[in-house]
Amino acid sequence: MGNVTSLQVAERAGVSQSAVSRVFTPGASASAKTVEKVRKAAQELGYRPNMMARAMITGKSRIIGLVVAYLDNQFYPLALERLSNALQAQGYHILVFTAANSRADVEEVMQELLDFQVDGIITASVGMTSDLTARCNAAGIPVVMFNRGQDGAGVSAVTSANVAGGETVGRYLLSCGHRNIAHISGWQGSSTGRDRQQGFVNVLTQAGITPQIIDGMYDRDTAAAATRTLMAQDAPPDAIFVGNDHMAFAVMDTLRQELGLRVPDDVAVIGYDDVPLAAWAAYDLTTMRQPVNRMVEATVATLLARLTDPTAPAKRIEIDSPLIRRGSTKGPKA
Amino acid sequence: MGNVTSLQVAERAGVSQSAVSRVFTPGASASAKTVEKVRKAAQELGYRPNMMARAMITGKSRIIGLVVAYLDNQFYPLALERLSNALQAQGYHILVFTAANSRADVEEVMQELLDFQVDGIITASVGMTSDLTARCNAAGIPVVMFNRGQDGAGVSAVTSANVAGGETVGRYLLSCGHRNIAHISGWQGSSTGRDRQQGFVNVLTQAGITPQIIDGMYDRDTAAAATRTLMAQDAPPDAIFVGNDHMAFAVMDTLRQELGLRVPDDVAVIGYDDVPLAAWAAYDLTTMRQPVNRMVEATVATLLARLTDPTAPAKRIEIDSPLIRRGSTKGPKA
DNA sequence: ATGAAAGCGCTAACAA
DNA sequence: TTGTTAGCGCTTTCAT
Repeated sequence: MGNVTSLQVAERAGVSQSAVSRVFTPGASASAKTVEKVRKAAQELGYRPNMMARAMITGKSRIIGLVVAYLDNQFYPLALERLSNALQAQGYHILVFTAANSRADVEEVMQELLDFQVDGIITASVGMTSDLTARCNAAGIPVVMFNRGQDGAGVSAVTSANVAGGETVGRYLLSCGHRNIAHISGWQGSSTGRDRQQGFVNVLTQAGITPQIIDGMYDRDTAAAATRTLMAQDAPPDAIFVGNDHMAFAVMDTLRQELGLRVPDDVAVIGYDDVPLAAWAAYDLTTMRQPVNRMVEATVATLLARLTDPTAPAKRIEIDSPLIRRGSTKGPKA
Repeated sequence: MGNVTSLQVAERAGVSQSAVSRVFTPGASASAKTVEKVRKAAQELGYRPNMMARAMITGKSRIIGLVVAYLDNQFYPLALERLSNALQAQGYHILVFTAANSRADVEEVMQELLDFQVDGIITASVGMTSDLTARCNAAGIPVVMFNRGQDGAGVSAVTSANVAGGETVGRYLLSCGHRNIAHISGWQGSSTGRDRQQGFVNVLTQAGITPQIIDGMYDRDTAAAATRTLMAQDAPPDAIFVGNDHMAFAVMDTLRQELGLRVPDDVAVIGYDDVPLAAWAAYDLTTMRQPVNRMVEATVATLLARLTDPTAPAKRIEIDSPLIRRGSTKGPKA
């Protein structure tokens, strides 16, 4: 059991080895009689086709490589879970690679991924160099970036509409009456961080306001430090737009427990992602929702499309994100 | 690039195909001259050995299957990340399978895992049936259960010392002066849930106290409902031991925001796991720390040991867990 | 140390 | 529909 070959099944069933193969190959033809005999013999022997051998011939491993940087931001485990489920439903599985977000690290990991003959690659929160893109394209392996955009073509990317999202946040904060607004931005080395900031600044600039900006690097400690810096000023902001929820929680912790300020009375806070924790009573965070389910669907669909038809062009998909009004800002709640 | 074979490298280097194989096979011998020539040719062609082909021959895929139920409890993504890193350092990679914690689901997933010829399996927060254990053993594939114990032998299991942990919690709560204590337990279908409860009840019983117990099923909503039930009584508890942090956060949310009670002044709360969020100011949760790093190390070590030497016996490892005193209980802080 | 040859378990022409 | 025959890209005897 466990190491039964198709040949053994063939002998027991009294058919050829290829007959066995056909019975287990979707879309191959065999007579009802043969199928019956083979299934029976396979059952008795506990036979299951060897995926590795199949993969070597067909060139399809049914494995998708997932490159992910950090799992401490709740958004990514969630995405991973959904991604895994969606892919599993299609008969694919996820080989997980963790990589710090440095070029060298990503490069090495991608190479390993190619070694494993993965059918496709999803990168979550990780940037691609154009060299890497070229390598994957040359190898004929479709890549979809999840929650990161890319300027140069050749890679598919699924994000939410981050520029528009930043604009929404800007307009909302203005509508709440805030004029002294700060932004603890997402990492400026990431497209998401830059886009959100850009949309936000656009709107404020048009209102004649120049927000103070500090790069929070998607890091709790950095965001906490930024909060201290911001609030230690002569005219501290009365609203802070934080580049993602993960940092926003740190900002709220710092504001409330360390500085003794009230949210939203003294300072309003707004995040980005709408991870489950944002809805929990302890934070009740107003935030831009990134619809994980829809982003996952789009990611899987894009990947499968290119798997089915390798000539399908790389796509760039943006999912709209709604503002979720909660208790960390003063406006009307949703 | 990407589909270069060892034969092409051999031709370019002017050596045999097996020479190329030797150069890329750890522990094979080749002259410095050959190595030099082969490496050069491989470099120029962008050759990398095909892991699938190698796997088929050696019978070793260098892939470890990870079965995980839910990723919304912060403890598991963290474990996944560490596990992935540790395994990656040893040249192994993780194929992730998500499975609801039902027997049928786990069964199916395990079978798929075997199809992929994984070298070993780690199950996180998932139970094993003895039938499944037998199947994996028959296939010669070592299984290590992470954060779940198993009575019958044949599988390795790494947990923290949950019975002792429950006892520690019991003693601590008593030492804080609590006498009316409730327990929202971990799922009683899991060994961890049962063990923690058992240790806890042992200690309280010896002190002549019978705690009220409700199964929280490791679920936020269930835990919140349990909290309401508990506090709606005539003599509500002044301390609640919750089966894991994930539920404890829901308990605190319910207590503070919904019921308007203060923690720990009105009710003390203590959790289990010490996920990062437990240390954040918003919760500041007293909890039993499950040392993820040490548990991961033990898991990887156990797995590798059985991979190296298949005759190595299945091991049951318990890691001690310390009590982390924070603000959700009244005693002295750590 | 190296090359030739034999497979690993399977799928995919090709005949029959 | 079925069996026969080649391989997929590699590791591993076995000679040399």
